[in-house]
Amino acid sequence: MNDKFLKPYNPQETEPRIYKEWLDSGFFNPDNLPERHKIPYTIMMPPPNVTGILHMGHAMMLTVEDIMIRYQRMLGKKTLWLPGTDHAAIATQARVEKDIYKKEEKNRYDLGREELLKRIDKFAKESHDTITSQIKVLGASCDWSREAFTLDEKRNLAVRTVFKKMYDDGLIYRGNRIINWDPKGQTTISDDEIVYEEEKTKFYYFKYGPFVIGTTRPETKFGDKYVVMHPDDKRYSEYKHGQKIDLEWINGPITATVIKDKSIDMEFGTGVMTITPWHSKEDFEIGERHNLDKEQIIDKYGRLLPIAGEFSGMKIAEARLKIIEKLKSKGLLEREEDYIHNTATAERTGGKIEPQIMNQWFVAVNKKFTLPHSEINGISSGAETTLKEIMKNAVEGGLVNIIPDYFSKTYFHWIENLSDWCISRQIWYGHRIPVWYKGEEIYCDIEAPKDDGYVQDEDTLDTWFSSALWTFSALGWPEKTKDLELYHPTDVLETGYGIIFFWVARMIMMSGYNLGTIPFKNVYFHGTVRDAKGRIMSKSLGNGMDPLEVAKKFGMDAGRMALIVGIAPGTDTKIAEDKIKGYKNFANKVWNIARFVFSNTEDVKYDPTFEDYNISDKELIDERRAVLEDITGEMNEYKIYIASEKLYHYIWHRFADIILEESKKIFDSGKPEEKVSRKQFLLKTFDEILHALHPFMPFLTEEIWSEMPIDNKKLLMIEKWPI
RNA sequence: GGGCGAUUAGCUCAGAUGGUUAGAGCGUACGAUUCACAUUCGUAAGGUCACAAGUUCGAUUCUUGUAUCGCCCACCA
Repeated sequence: MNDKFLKPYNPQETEPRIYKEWLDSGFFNPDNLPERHKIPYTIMMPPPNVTGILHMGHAMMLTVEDIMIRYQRMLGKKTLWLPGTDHAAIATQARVEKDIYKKEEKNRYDLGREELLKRIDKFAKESHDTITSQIKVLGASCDWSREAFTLDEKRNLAVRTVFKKMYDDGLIYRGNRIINWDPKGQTTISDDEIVYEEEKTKFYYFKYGPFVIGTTRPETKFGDKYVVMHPDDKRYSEYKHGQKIDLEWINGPITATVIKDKSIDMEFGTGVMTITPWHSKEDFEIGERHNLDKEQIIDKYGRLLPIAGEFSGMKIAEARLKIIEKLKSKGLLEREEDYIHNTATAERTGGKIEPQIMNQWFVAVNKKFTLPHSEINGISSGAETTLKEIMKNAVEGGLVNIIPDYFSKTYFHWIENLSDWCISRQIWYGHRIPVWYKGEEIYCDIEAPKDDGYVQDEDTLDTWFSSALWTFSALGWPEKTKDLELYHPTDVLETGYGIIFFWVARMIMMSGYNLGTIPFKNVYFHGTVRDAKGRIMSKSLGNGMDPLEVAKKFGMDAGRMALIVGIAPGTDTKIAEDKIKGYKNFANKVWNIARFVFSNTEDVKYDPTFEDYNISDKELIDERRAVLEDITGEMNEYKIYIASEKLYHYIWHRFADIILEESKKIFDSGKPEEKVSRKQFLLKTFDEILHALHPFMPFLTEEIWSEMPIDNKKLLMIEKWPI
């Protein structure tokens, strides 16, 4: 027995050494796996954003995926786990801009596009290096030779190719539509990037000719020359649709037009409202229905335009108070009430969203097009379909299996309410839109036009556009690569349920559209990792836990176990140091089992094919097989949270507590045959335990197994799973 | 406002396609031990499985409703 077993297990020394052995072996790359590994099994790593460092949520994700991959590798699959990072356009740019402003008090316009991009690239590179080294500490057995970045050249080609194809199919279009404008970030954002915050404000009632209208936003009311009510509202039946009414308003007399529209809620306020189609989605839609004029009131910096007369140039907050004052002095303010409502803010910058009508690029989700090749249920090759239908059918037909199942309900609910996706962003870091203009002419192609005089669109694409291509772009598409043929569709997408819409749905959409296939067969949602008090870990709370610290203090194997045992998919979990410490003790327990087994079996030669067991050992073998079969079943159903717990229990409370204790008596006073039988049994059982435990605690098991008295052995990571 | 989920031992959570004593980890109490164990082992206490009604021979598990909590979505001016 190696003397190192006389000391407690030392993960800090072991883990980096073992990771290097794995890397040197080349077995993370499926091309280098032995002959028996034939059937492909693929996981694309959800690329972490290059905005900083990994947190415990990433650690959980990587652990779950590593367990799946290691398990499948041991089963004999040709396993590819492809790592990468995400440029995360708006998040990264916002982060770097903030840093620059703090240090130099300069904004992006002071620096200019080129200089800002240079600085972001540098930051992204550093962040990437930190992240990849963290992934290695976690023990991730991913194929570094295939690493990809969502903003590298190959991925950029994929993005341009898709854009061009969708443009030609009429699925990407440019239009003046109402979008979410973030005055702080100076960009549009998609509906999904909005977070609602509760706001206490005032609800004002103003006299508007013969009506009383309610509003929370007096500063938008300058252009309001339409007064809208429900056609069935008896209180206002004397007013006819299209009727003109002269009335006194903020800056003098105006002529208002009566509009009857069924979208009006008769119960709310006075049942009458004026509309501002340029700055409200609902008003915009009413305006579209009745073909009404639209006027811009607020500019993109949140200041009032000349239409506001004496209030022109003022910021919203300032103007609001002054306008109320004026209306009050004119006797037009009837009353005001306290009001609580949700206000839209930008997820990344916290800016207050100001709806605006702008010329932007959109993906049409309800537009029909012909899908030349389809493997998706309910859509035949060459049939007409829509992007929405692709998303719906892929899951409805059971091609994409969502774990846990109840998230498919959330998914369908979202799809039903889905509208076109605004993909253009007025930021500089990201994939530039492959469209060029010359006068009125618009040119869209993969490459820039050769003729002079074309100017490229200034905007970049929503970061999720490139993420949506990830399963196939990272395998080399649009090139027809061997990898693409072999590894797509992938087997599992493992990610947080928080990005089901942002990412999961859009991957299904893009894979369906571009390849006619699903991007993955299973979606496994992990929950959110929270602190011991159930709070989300965040920088501002200072309650974050650094995976590197965990590795240093307890060993990563212990950290991994703490992140998966007993944690059902889709369920949030609280993690405290006590739990990790428990699995550190477990690692040491396994280490000591090794010490006991090895030191008590030195006088026999381990024979894995030994069969001459006595009756009681045979019974134990049956039991062992039953346990391992049970665990295998759970693993095949992606129930790693149960499999790991059962294994833990068998190792500690069955094998160590009962079987080893009993063995002491046998070694002390048993018959010679009994001793041999038991020694072979212990070696064989421990051997299988190390195999089964390997996906969960890879470092520890690899280290111990290297001391197993077996001839010509390689690495545990490519050994056969015991069942 | 719409949707989804949760409510099981002091704490954190599993679980049962309905059927004898409902589980784990941590914690607690008592005892043993340095004989593989930066310890570990044994024993014990502790639960009308949120509440109510229904289906059933039988429900904590299925159905409906109620309450509380959480999450997601949403244009009520």
